[in-house]
Amino acid sequence: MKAKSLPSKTGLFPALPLDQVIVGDCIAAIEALPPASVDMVFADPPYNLQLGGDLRRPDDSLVDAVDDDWDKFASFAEYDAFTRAWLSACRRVLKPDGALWVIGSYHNIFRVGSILQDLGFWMLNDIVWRKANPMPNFRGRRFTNAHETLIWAARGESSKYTFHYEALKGGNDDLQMRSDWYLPLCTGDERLKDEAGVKVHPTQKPEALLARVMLSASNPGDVVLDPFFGTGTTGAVAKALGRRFIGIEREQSYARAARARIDAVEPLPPAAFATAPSKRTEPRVAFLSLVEAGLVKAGERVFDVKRRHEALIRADGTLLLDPVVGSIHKVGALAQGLPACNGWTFWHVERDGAPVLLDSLRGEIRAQMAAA
Amino acid sequence: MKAKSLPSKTGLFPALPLDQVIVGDCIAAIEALPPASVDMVFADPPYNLQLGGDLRRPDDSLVDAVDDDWDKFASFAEYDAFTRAWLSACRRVLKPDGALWVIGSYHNIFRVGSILQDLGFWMLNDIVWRKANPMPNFRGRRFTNAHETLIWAARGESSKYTFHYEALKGGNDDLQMRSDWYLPLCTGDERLKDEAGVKVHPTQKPEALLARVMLSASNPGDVVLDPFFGTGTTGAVAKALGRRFIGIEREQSYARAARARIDAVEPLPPAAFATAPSKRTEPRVAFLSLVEAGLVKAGERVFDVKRRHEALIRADGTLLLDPVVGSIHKVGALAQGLPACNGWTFWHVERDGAPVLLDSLRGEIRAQMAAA
DNA sequence: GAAATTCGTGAATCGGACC
DNA sequence: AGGTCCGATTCACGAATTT
Repeated sequence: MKAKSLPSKTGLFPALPLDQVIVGDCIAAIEALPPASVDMVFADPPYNLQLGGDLRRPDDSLVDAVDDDWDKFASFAEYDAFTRAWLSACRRVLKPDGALWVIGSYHNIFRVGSILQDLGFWMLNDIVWRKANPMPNFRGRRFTNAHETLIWAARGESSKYTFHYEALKGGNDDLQMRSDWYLPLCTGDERLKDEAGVKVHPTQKPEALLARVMLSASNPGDVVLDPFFGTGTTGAVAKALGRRFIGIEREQSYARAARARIDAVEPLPPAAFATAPSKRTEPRVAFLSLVEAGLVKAGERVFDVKRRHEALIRADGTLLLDPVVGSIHKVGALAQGLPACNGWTFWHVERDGAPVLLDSLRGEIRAQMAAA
Repeated sequence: MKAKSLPSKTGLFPALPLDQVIVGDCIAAIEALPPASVDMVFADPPYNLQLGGDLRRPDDSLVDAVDDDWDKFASFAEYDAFTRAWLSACRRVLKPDGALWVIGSYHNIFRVGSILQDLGFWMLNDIVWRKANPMPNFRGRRFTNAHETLIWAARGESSKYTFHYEALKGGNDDLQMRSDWYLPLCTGDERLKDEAGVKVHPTQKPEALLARVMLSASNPGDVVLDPFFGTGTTGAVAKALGRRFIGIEREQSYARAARARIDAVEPLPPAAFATAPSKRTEPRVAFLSLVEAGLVKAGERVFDVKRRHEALIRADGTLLLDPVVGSIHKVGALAQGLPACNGWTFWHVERDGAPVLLDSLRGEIRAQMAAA
């Protein structure tokens, strides 16, 4: 990695430590940087998860939770003070036309978003990272927590921020890029592991996510500051895409792993690194979607091709075959006394006096989704 | 529509105005309700949009933006004070095990989320409503704003909130429902229009969204309060799904439209929305009952699916795995060296040469109980 | 060697009835 | 209010292992 520093103009601040990882407290480190010197901030701050006891999977294995010291805060007030401090520091070093990205979950993102508005940042979008493979909800007590939220905000209301509209559109089948992004978690070879095969950092982000951020909202040569550098995904992607980075990380071990990782990155010609395409599998359709779309009605009856079996459609997308309630598949299997059944190709509804297979109604929903 | 009021117990508050639309300021109206009287709140508050000038499409037509007086706030502080007031009022009237849903966009949802955390609400999920057909970003200066965010929060950390996990899973191809929901906007016949064909309300929400909320997190007969009733989507869906509602709306014209709309709603047949029995709600059966009913015999042997472990049934409904005596769960856990075990789904008995799970024998007992 | 099966794991605020 | 114990609960993907 080529380390380079820009000369300081005033002498009050040291030169800009480009393409380097600074080990230390992020607030102090940012305050040591000259004002208006950075084009973009990408921040992945602690989420303040507030976990209770252990969580076990149905197979009784233990979930490896984020219980690191750096994610412990005594109260919302303490977390807010911390958030205000690093966001203020970032705002000072941002150029007038610069912008900030921050990622979080429902535990912290509302605090971060409010404070950033209070500080004068101008919100441009909130972006939803839809996870292709999220961890399930093992106890069945909530919806699967299948996304995280990013906020994209300009330094101020009048900032002339960077946005590569045409590039994003071209990488998205000539459709405008939406605010919901579907990307897999960071796994496999991309996930940093130590000699023992243990993950180096509990929350390493996928490079595709950072790449989409930088490609859409920064220019080659831009300086990207990451105050919570971790194992350096921001640095690795910045180097690959011809951006400069400044990384700040409190933990020596993370910083060391980040440096080694970034050294191994081979820069790409930006044209070669198009926006990561989202996986093109046929979208799964919930039977509930057919109810919601009005293609079938709650209270209506479904039946098999020989009209030997019949069931009632319920408003929640289950079927009732008295007294059993279950999915189209489960109830189809039950009706036939079989261990399994594909409800899409078993059940029909009546349309204009003729039976119509659920599967063909599913096709209509898929056509709508493809058009969107 | 049948309007009904529950009698007030104390006389301090008037009776609960069920299935009615109250015209007036929402905070005053909520404060007139008795405490701990409502099962769920659904709120679609003003978004504080902060639009600048007019917005025009590429063909120079004017976008009909939200510029109503009710969405005007002088500052974040004023919006926060308003938000704190209505959220506090809602929290007072929520039952201890009640929950609140609120929907918003990046303009306001971070303020709302922070404040509800500050007030003691306990966040359960943030839900992303992915719009099938969002309005494009005409200027091409940002990502298409293709989603809105809902927050689902219990009244407090220890609230025993309602969640119909199995129903949602059944309507979703037997997979857990995720936190990202894909639904179309409210358009077509569902969108209320006046005689001139102009939409009555600028932000009418789709009924499918409300239906999914109520089906997942309320029970038939529950009371749902909507402090920003608008044209009454909450009321229409509540009536269809056998819930009760209390609507509060400031604008007489919206309230009038809502009443007419709800009057025209035909409730679904109860079987289409009745809460399906889940394992958690089914009556508890003692293993001793199986012995007493003769479904298993004292002295008979139970074994696991791979016949690696075996134990003896005792007349008192315990198992003997020499030298230990204990419940089917304890002995199952002990046999496997695990901290816990569900004996119902672990142990089998032999019937006609084939292994039969205790859980299926329990099903027979339950069927007998239901028939009796 | 190819295909099928098993195993490991990811930012998680993940009971409740009864005594 | 606190302790005890019943018994309900997982999806996608990649890697490793077996057939």
